Amino acid sequence: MNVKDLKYFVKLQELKSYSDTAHYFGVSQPTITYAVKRLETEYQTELIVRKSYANSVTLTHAGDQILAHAKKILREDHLMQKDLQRIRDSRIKMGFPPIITNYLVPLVFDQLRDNDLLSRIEPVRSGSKELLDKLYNGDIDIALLGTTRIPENGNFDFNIIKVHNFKIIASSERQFPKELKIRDLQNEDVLILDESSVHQLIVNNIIEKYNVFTNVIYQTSDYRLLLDLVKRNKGISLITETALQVVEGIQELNVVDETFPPFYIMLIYRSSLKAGPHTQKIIDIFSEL
Amino acid sequence: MNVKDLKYFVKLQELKSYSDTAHYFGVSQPTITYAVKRLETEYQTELIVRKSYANSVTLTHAGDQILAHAKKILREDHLMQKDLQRIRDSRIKMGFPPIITNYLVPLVFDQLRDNDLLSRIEPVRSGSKELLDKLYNGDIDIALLGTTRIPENGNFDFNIIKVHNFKIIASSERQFPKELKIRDLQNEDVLILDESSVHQLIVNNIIEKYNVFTNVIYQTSDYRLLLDLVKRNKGISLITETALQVVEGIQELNVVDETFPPFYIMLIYRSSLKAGPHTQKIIDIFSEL
DNA sequence: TTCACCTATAAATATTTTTTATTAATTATA
DNA sequence: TATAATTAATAAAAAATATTTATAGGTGAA
Repeated sequence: MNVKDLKYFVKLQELKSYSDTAHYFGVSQPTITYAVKRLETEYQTELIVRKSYANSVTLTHAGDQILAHAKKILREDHLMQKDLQRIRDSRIKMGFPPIITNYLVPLVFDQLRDNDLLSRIEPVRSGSKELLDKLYNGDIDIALLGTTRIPENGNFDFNIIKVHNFKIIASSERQFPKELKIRDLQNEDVLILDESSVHQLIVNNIIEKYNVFTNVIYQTSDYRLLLDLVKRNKGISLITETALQVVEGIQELNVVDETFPPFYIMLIYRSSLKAGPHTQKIIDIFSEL
Repeated sequence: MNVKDLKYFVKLQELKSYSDTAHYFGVSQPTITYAVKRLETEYQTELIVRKSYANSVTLTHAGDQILAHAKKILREDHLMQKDLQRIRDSRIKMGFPPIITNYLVPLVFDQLRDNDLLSRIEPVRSGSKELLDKLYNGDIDIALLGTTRIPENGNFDFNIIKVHNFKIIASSERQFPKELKIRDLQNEDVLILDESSVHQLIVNNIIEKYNVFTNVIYQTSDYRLLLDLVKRNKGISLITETALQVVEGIQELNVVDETFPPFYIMLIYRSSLKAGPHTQKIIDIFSEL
């Protein structure tokens, strides 16, 4: 069975036209007809309901089932191509989300340099969500990732490097009681990281749960800008302690009536990844932290 | 790219011999050589390290990566064949684990009969673990399943039908205090269901945690026999309430210092399953419980 | 009804895969 | 250590498979 036939079939189902599908692949129209026929012969079932004719490519139950499997096979085929292209070019594409990167990279810099890995890594800087997409699509080999939910869908393997906590922060200029409750912050202006990060999700949870944090006055994807604004007392914010390593002029508020989910800092990769020696070394270095 | 080449390649890696692989598939030896060459040409990399020669088929990193993807593709291909064979023969193979079956089937029997589904279902009776394997391997379409852990690996979809609890049971002949602790049962003889079920896992957990239930004197896979033995005061046991629907002569013990995980009764199927009308009706009937 | 457009089929052609036959390399063994 | 047996690679031929060209026949729109 040829993967090409599955490609034809999936596209045919999408375009609902033999001619268009043929044109899409730059082949003649009967090629598509025969490809479907081959599949039908191989599986001894009709895959397409042949009724009126024009632009009415409807799948049978069997066709529908083939389609589902075909898409999975084509995805795997696509991943294989991507992986092999990078192996061929001896490139290692690695995802670096901003906060985590600034926290972790100083800790492993020397080791990466001494093992001659710095030059081998092609960094892809992006938010955790986009990186997870890129990883899923085979666009990168491996990524650092910050998340509150451990991925459990079988597509990924990961090594948890650190478990951090979320903190509510405010400018040091402000005075707050030693212990306070979420509701005490009801009227504060709030600054948050934008949708590409998990932070917003957590802020959204808190907003839903306590009906507070309602006046989000500014969103940014730049956490350093966010910290600077908090420092200048433009508002309070919620952020991982990961981001607070060497920051002056900011205080952590001691909120006693709410616990936030843990923030997992992990190295994540497709479970089908076969790490080469360099990739393996990178994994080892980060995992030893 | 032809799936056949991947089959050759995976087998070659397994047998470490071109000739044996060729013999395995009933083709001539150069067929295998050329298949590997095709893959190497397609991916522009060496896949096999050609050193000394005889019986030393070692994969390169690229070969190793291809192997991982190839296995996934072949698995999907296999599932596709299995699924289509059953669609062709309009067979619906459904897994029925004993306890759950005896609890659920009476509740849906009339509906299944009235929708002419009883005759269409080919039942496969087995323990939950085996059924999950069979499901994974494409040997059945769908299964009833009792489990304490919700499957989260992306291979399966499921509908939770009921959530039951585990009970410690003893013969009605015995006298127990209204409330008791696990340790009070330290010296009791214990009867358990065997490894094909989740029950043993839970019993094992309790044994580990409390260092009790040590004298398991008998194991069986037949829960009715187990209940009968408990009734005849041969020992105590741990079992889902699912199994206790119409049982006389058995009491539930009120253990206050331990809570057991919930017992999920679900209908489970591969996420790639495209249900035909009959399968869909079955899913609907069970899901409405 | 005619025209434009679509899919199916047949036959020819092109491409790909497999085989046969052979070579060169390596191990086993006598 | 020579020789036989076994292994994988290659070349050329054959077989099998996929694609194209040409065409027919069916359908909906004008």
